[in-house]
Amino acid sequence: MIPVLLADDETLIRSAMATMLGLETDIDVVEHVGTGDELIAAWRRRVNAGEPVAVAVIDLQMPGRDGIDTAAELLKLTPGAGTLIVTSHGRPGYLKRALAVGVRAFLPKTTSSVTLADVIRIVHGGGRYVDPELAAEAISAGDSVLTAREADVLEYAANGASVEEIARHVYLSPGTTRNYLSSAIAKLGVSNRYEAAVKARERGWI
Amino acid sequence: MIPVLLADDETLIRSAMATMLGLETDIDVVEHVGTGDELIAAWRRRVNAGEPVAVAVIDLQMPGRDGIDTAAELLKLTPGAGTLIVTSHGRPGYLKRALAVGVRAFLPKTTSSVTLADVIRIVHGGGRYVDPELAAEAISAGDSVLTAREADVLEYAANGASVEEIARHVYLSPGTTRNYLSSAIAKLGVSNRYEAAVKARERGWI
DNA sequence: GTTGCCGTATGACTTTTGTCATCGTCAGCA
DNA sequence: TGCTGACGATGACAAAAGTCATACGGCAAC
Repeated sequence: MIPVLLADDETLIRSAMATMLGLETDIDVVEHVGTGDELIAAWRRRVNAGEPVAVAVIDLQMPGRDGIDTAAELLKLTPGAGTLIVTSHGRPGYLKRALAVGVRAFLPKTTSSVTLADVIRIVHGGGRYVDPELAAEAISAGDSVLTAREADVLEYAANGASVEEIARHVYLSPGTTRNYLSSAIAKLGVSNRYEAAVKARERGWI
Repeated sequence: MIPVLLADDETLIRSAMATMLGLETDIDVVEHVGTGDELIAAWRRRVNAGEPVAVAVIDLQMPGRDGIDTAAELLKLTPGAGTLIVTSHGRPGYLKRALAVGVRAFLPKTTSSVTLADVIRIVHGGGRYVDPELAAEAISAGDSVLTAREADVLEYAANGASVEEIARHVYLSPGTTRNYLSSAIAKLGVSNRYEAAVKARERGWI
């Protein structure tokens, strides 16, 4: 039996997934929780109790600590832990971030339940799996053309902040902030920062 | 047995929900599909075959035809049909739109599976159900303070369009467009159109 | 060890936004 | 009948955003 932990804030989906995975003969959903913090607590508790969990299935979007953060924390606790991220929003940037922290599998929620069970088995066996379509997208989106600072300022610009506000947040002079915004706009081939923010977000660069 | 149809583009969730609802003794998930169009086709087919479906559980966010649109179509086919919308994004505007077209229940995906089954029974019995928290939000958000035109221009502004572009889209002079933007900004108590668009969208006004 | 890029900053300049006053038409309503 | 408010437009002005040239220190690559 593969002991599995489940984290998803959407109760409906979480318990539905638990029910469904419970039908697999070799998978045992030992617990399911609604936040990243709860997942970490449960994982730690089970490790301490001498009955460690093999695979954590984590939703990407959760209130508070997000899925990738949560996975990173688990991997700090237990290097090489089996972590699997599922998500509704298959943006390339997320995939990249997830792989960077050591997540072993990344699936959109549009995959079938058969695949999910299979991937849990792969992860349990020490393997990795990335949804092929997402992988293709991530590769075609390419690396960010934005510098770190440009991405920083764009992040704040996305919510409609003024130059002054952005400048305060990132501890820059307003003039410098405007330069970064300007160069991000030029690099992305758009005509204002809001379009730039939208485009950068699509590509997973902010 | 209550015959139920399920529509959700996220296969994982859809089949998980189907599995779970299948465990209820009085609920029978006769079919589950991934788009609004498929749902309508399935509904129509079953009506014609003389074995109509009692309740359609529809995800709000689907590619192509969205959940509310789909429900509206079903209700045109079968006035009084039992329709139930589930969603990840519990925005008041959606709830309002859904109730306006005649949807009988509206649930966030954070509700428990027990509640879902119960609500299916309520809808089957001819009743209505709205998640209390969502209802409270919808009431507190109140009606839109924006005029039709203000909402129009804000819609385009949200994607980062310039005044000229917006003006072209809505067939207005640039000056008039700016006036509408300005008054929307004032009404929403923010300082630029992007913030205004964000706020209006939160409230479900655009 | 020079070249090039990033990060940071300033100043000057143009364009775009946002605000306001004012005007006219038209529909609904007291 | 006259008031009100939405719709549409113009012009003027102020503020914000975007562009460009320029400068200097640091750091990595060649």
